[in-house]
Amino acid sequence: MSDRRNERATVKDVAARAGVSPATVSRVLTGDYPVTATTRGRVQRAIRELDYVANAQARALKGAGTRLVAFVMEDVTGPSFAYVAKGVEHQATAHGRLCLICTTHGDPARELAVVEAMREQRADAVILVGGGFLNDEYRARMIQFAHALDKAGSRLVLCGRPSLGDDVPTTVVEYDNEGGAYAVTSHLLSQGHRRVAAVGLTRLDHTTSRDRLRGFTRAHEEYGVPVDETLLRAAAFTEADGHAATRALLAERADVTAIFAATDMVAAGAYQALREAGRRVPEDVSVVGYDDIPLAANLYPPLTTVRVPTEELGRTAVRLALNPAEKQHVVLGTHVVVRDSVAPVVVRSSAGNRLLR
Amino acid sequence: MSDRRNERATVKDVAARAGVSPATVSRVLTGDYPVTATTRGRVQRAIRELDYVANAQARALKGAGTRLVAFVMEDVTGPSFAYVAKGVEHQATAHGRLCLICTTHGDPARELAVVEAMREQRADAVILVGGGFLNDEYRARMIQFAHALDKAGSRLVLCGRPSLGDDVPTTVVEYDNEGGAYAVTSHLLSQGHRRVAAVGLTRLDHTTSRDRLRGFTRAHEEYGVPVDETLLRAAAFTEADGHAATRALLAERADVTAIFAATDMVAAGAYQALREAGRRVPEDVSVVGYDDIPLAANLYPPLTTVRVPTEELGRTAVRLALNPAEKQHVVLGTHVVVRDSVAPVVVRSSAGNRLLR
DNA sequence: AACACCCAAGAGAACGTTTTCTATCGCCTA
DNA sequence: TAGGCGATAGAAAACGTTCTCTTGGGTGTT
Repeated sequence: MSDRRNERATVKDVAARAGVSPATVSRVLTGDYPVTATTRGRVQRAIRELDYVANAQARALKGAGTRLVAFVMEDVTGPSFAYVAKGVEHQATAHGRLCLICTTHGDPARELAVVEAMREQRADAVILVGGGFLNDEYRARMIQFAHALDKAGSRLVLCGRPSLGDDVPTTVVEYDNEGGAYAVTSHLLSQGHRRVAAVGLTRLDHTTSRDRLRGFTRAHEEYGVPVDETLLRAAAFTEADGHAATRALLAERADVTAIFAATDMVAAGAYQALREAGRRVPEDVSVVGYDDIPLAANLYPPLTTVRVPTEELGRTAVRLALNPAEKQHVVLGTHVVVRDSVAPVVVRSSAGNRLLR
Repeated sequence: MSDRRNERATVKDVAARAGVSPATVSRVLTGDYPVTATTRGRVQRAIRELDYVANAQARALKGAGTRLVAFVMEDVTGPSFAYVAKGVEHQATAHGRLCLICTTHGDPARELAVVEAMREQRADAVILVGGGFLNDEYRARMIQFAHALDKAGSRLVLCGRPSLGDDVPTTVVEYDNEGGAYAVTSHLLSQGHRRVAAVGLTRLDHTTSRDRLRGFTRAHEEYGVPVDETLLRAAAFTEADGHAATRALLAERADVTAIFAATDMVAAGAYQALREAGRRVPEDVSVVGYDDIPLAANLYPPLTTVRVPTEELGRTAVRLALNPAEKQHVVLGTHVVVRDSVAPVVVRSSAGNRLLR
């Protein structure tokens, strides 16, 4: 192993070696000031010889230097976060920013720590990604964060969740959560389904869950189909929960013909439960998901789901936060991706299978 | 929208308000020096009243302040990167470091830019994650990066790829790539398979591909089964390529009984091609993958694959890089995860199906 | 040939901390 | 009671840049 404790050359050293002043070295470095070709050459040679590398901290202190964009979420391994991260990272580097990544695990103490750290770092944007909670305490905390960051010159960006109110200094980039749920539920209803279960949409304290349920309900209203409360099953947004909830559902209500899974992961669990119960998708039960994560296309049968423009969400978040002139609240569209997990409903009679409607 | 251009309070402001010197404020902040309770109280009140937040850049300039760990890969959306990232992020925050994320897209220019940026930032560790290329030019570049970072006081960490040589100042955290491939291939051979295709292992210029092929070959040698070159099919590590390569394979060699996919994503593509060809998994063709990404368990049938300890890879990378006293080269273990995609080979005869061996 | 002008380079302050060095006060001990 | 010492606080330097201000010298104009 080599030394690691290495005296790094400074502008002063370079200047001494090149026989010029530190100011000239700085000017060669930034290139925003005329310097004679010969002087520039001498300086550049000295830089090369000393393997000089600028100190970003010192630069930042003077107001120049690379700025930061922070990407904050509960857990890095959420299936769609990688795509938001990709959008954030691309846009951030396009703007010459470095991209920090922080996780909170939903722990308020860590959230606070992250926000404080970002205030100290003077991050340009702090992008909170994923749905938010709906209780007052959480909301108050977020509003406080927004103001705290604003005062420190940073911008809080809500990415994938609704606004906290017009008077809160935030940038909001959400997607049409309710609309997607409406569309995909309508898709099911249009295929004749009348007993549609919703798995994982009972968490009314969470924006994602709430908005998807709203779309689910609105579609039912529009079709004049009453929502059967007993078909609303609780489940966290995980495969395991989707599996368990669907199994329980099938045991109690063998008559469901379609399942709206709150997320594609939940849908994956539902697939599993259906398989175990010997019910085919989509012949016996249709299934739809939400998010359109890569997994969706790889399930068998490929899952009909709602596409969320994750990467664009990330890109937009950075772009808006860095361009205060732009409108600071946008809603990106969602759309149904039709694959093979939905079929028209059939009703089994003693005379055999017959298409309904 | 609010102002965003905000005069931030400095230690000097806090000191003035509290009626003390800047030095005292600093001491209250860091807490490493005795300060009277009453003075401390006054300072803390001033801090609160002014909503003072320290300037991380200025701190860093003085040698104190938060340090950085950088996480560098070609593309954020690689399916296992999120887990490595999780490990890196956890360990980094455990050590009080912030975590930068950078992508290169395999572009040498961007690689260089990232390394330069990290040198300027004086990142403690620069973690290169994913397999590496085997051509001389790439290798030389990496060696140069290692030395450049070393000279700037940063540590280059190779995460998931072999060492560049003992004289190169790097930390290496790899996993037993060859051993996993050997084990899973042996698993197939032990089930009687004798015509095993390898999809995606022809890239001999890539460490991941090369090492997995080595394990594949070694298992064949051990079983006395010659490797049939025509069963080695080229494919990038993507589902699309896995799909195309498998389709071509099946068209030419209908007699394969098992497929070793270079990665789980490739296996997903293989599943698709097999389904299209009307071949069942595992009854007609057994399939194994590599990586054990979450998708693997959700494929149907669930995929037998090789578990790579991704999260631990990330954790270890940070831990070693930050503790120079530890051994700077570790190889983490891999193991086969048996699911339902492998069955004993059967040979179809005119008399019907009969178990071979 | 004299003057104004512009271009290149240097001197030095400034950024916001931390930290060393110094000073003051009160208290303990001889 | 004097001298020394520990505890607390302040003054000022330092970290490595950038940037403003200043200066010197060469060139063009009349």
